Amino acid sequence: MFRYFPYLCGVKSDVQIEKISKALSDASRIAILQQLRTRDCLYCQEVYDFLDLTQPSISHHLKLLVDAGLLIPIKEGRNLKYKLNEPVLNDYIASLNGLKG
Amino acid sequence: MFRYFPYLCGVKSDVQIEKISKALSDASRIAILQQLRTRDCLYCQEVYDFLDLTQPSISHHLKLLVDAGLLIPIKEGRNLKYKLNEPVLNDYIASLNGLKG
DNA sequence: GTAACACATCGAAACATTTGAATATATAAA
DNA sequence: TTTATATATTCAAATGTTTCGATGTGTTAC
Repeated sequence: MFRYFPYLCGVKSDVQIEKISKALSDASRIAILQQLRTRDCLYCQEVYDFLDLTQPSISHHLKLLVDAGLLIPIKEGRNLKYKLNEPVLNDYIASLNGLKG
Repeated sequence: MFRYFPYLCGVKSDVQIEKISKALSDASRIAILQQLRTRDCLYCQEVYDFLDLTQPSISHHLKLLVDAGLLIPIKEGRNLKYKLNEPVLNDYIASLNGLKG
């Protein structure tokens, strides 16, 4: 599909690649995603345990991941948990595969 | 393999993901890679045609892509051409797939 | 209600990235 | 060997990102 509409690929797709790449270009945020590799969901609180950052910083990183679409936030009372948004990650991977012509 | 050595995965791999993601997190650099989607190699000179940037800026972006391992520079006399480094892109894609647990 | 907890937002400092003018280097052409 | 061309490097300005203290908002517990 990308093959036949390279102009579309070069517009919508680039924005996605850029935004998601930016979300992935930080060690703390990758660490968050790594945690979700073995767990189905991750509580905001738990992130404090493995990231040596203050609460506002962690909130900031989680926001970037959510804004990029990589994480789905789920509110549970006054807590917040996150799930990996696999379709978005898959789309990103597909876009990267599209770079291979 | 990542499954059984998550600590390794969380060290070497993260650095790669971070560096390559950073290289991919800019519209100009994605545009460069997009050009290579339909062409086997791309001359440095040609980048001036589709990027509205000065020569030093383009040189800077190409350097980041080469440093990340995504582009292979090939010197031809006083010209320079670039090829996509598919194995590196594939490794990056594999790391991302590894995030899916 | 009010106190405690979880998370978000604001504002500012520190740091990193992007950009281009000026200049340097390296190669080819004359 | 001088001259022109292609790319790299340096430096500084502009911009963007990361971080944290302080504070705000929303939710549960008492």
